[in-house]
Amino acid sequence: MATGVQPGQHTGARSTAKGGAADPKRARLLEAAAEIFAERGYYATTVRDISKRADANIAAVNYHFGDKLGLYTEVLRTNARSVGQDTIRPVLEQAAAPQDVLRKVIHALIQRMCGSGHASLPFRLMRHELMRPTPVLSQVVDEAMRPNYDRMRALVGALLGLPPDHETTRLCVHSIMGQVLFYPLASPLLARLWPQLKLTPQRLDRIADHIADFSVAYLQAARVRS
Amino acid sequence: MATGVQPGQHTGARSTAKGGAADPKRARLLEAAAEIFAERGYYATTVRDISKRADANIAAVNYHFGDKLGLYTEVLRTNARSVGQDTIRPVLEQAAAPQDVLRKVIHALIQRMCGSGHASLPFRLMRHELMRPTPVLSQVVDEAMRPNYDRMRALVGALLGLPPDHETTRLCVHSIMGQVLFYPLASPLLARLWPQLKLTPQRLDRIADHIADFSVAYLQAARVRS
Amino acid sequence: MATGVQPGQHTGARSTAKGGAADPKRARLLEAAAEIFAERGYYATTVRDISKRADANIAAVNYHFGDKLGLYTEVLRTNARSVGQDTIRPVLEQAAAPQDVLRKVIHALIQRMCGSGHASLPFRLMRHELMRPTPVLSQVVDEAMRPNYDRMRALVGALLGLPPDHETTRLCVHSIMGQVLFYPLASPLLARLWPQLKLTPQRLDRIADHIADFSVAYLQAARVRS
Amino acid sequence: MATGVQPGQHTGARSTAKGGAADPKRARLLEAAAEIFAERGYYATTVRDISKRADANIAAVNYHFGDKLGLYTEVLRTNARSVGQDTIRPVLEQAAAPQDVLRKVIHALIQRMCGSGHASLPFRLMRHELMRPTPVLSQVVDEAMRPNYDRMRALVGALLGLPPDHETTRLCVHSIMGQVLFYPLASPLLARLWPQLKLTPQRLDRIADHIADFSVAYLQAARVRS
DNA sequence: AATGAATGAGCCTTCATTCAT
DNA sequence: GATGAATGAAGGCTCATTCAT
Repeated sequence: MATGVQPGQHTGARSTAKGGAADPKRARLLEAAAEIFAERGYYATTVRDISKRADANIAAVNYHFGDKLGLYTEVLRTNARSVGQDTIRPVLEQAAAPQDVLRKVIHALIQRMCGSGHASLPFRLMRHELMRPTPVLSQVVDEAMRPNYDRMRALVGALLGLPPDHETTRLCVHSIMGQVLFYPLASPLLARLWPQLKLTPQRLDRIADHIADFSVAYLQAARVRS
Repeated sequence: MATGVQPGQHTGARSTAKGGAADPKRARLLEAAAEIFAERGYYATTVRDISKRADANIAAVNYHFGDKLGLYTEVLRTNARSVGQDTIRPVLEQAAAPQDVLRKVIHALIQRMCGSGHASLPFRLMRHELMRPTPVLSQVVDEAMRPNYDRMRALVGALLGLPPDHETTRLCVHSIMGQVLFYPLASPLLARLWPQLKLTPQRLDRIADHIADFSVAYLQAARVRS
Repeated sequence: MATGVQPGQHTGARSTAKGGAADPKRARLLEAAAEIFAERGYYATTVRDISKRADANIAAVNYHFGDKLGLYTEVLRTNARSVGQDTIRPVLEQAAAPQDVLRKVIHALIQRMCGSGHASLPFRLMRHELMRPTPVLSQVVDEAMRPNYDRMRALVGALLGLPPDHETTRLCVHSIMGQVLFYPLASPLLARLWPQLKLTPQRLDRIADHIADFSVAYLQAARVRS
Repeated sequence: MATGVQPGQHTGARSTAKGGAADPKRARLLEAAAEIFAERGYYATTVRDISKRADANIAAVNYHFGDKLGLYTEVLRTNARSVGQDTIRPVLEQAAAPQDVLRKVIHALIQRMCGSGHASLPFRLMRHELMRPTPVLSQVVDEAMRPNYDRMRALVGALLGLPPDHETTRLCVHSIMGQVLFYPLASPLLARLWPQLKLTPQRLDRIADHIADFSVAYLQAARVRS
């Protein structure tokens, strides 16, 4: 945010001021910024490139969002909310057998992360954030990620017959998430270690099923034992 | 690398010239560079900061390593070799029951990656490389990673009763690697989602055992079926 | 020119915006650049020195002209046009006896090149260009020099009674141009070999007349023979 | 010369110290420096490139010649003496009819300046000096150029029937020199304005003959008149 | 509400030079 | 006598930001 700039203190509240499609420049900036931030991350992105892609003046970013970090904050929070609440949460909250829910959430995550050739925009943003966190990460974790982490623990705990905050429950959630994250995160490695692999939708379904099978094998065995 | 610079092609063979602390500037540069590259990645690191931390002139990097990329190449390859050849490979090549080898390699990976409380320096270097690969990545994959990937496939294939290049073998290797990588990769998330977690050696052993148990559950069940 | 920079594509059409002294920084940069480029040539000139002389920030060059080469291009083309199209071409195209035209163009060239006591700014720019051509030279030759070279050949051809592209016609044009160019080109030598020489306007007229006499002697003799 | 460096105060006097082919490194440096200085001029040449081409250490130039300018001075003076005294002077001093001497010196100059594809090494050095004089130029003019300039004036004066320091004599010398210098100095222009031109030895002879004819036409006519 | 112009700090690299051996 | 190591200054350029309108 740097020094407190007078005009850059807008919030979403102003977006209804002039009726409907007001402030198209601001919207275009957000859209352009999301794409470039997703591609290169916060630090490697320049406001010049954003302005150019949005067909806006170089000073527009500072005018509308105060500074680069202000723009990034808006982009990241919007996108994180979108994926956390609109995509993952409904799957986790559907009424179905826990095992089916688990399988469906794995499919959803894999498709959302690696679908259509490359990871979805919100996921790419988060992937960068994971690598080199900005001051915005904590906010985003609280708003968009912890709720789903808790839901996952509840789900896996139900399958295990253990409470959601039991250490084993957590470790199992991590085992599942780690398997899923491996594909988008290690893709530059996979491209070199297994060049034949093409992440078609069918292949992604096959991968998701494998992860589900792999995980359920333990969850079932552990439940029996306990 | 840019234009081939005359000097900067040292191999360290000369390190006995003056008795002990020969070529300290070069070594200090490598050390400082490793730390800063690990923290910020190649692109966000400046040679000024490296020089400053090594207490060297800014032109020293150019003199000893040609340019920034030359220095980075040396740092990354050294670290990758250290992990891949010195730490992991001996574990994978020891004569023991496959299941024991698997468990031991998981322990070794976890300890090497998170040993000192947070992601280890070589791993943090690779994490940045995964996010935004440099021209050095391919080299490092060939030298330090593919051999161990192949050994892992052989090991897991033996446990599954499947050939090393069977799709299921590969997916299982990825499932294991994904679980391991989750902890260093998602550490900024974990720090926020499970703040109580302290990665003590004991805890890391517990985690490694969990990953081994989690994985063996599937590998055994799959073998019986086939 | 490097990457296409958004700004820096001004054409000066806007110079009436504020009444008179609009865009003074850009104009001052051009002026300062012309002088320093003329003195030291493209390669030995630094943008820092230009900025300093223009009392502008060092980034101003980049903003207004993209990069050093963009600024140089504008300087060189402007000056070349000024000489080639505004000064020499009208003389070559006037309706008069060929011999008179020849004498007048020699006078015009000498005055334009050495008028102010030493080699003129546009000529000094071209002198450096001759020594170590930049990518701009070809452009300038095509725009500002070839047309006049062709007109000279037509003129001399008419005097010789030979076609414009006859070898002898060309060699005669070169003989005339060489005599003219000698004074600005070899001025560092002349200053030492003939220190008494002061290039006053009268002296320049005397020199120009000599060159015309010297040249016409051959042209006339050759015409009779052919 | 910069600051007075102790070891760099060698002169040619030392070259006989150790017998015959002593100090080969120094000689190699001189040779390499001559080539690179001739190609790029003093300012654009780097001591690194010289050291590299001479297969010498980067500090060798400073050791042997004090600094870059010391090396350049030695190179330039040696070469200027060579061309002035060994090539041009004998032609100008031969016993023959003045007109024949003039023609021969024109041929010699043209061949030496443009022969074998590009100008001879000493001429290329001088050409750079002409464009952007260094502090060495005055020395070189006195030692190697003024004597021949004086001989040329004597020669042309004899043809004109005028004293050597008559203004017309000087202007005629300049007219001749200008025609000759045109080809090496304006070659980047010629390459664009007359691309078919190839400076073969035959073509150079043709050009030299033209320059001689062109000049003699005036010299003879002027003599008759006076 | 919005922008073209301008800024200062910082980037990587290369320069001629000097130091310690 | 000669060299590898090291240095400080400067090179062109790009950055996010701010100013004046």
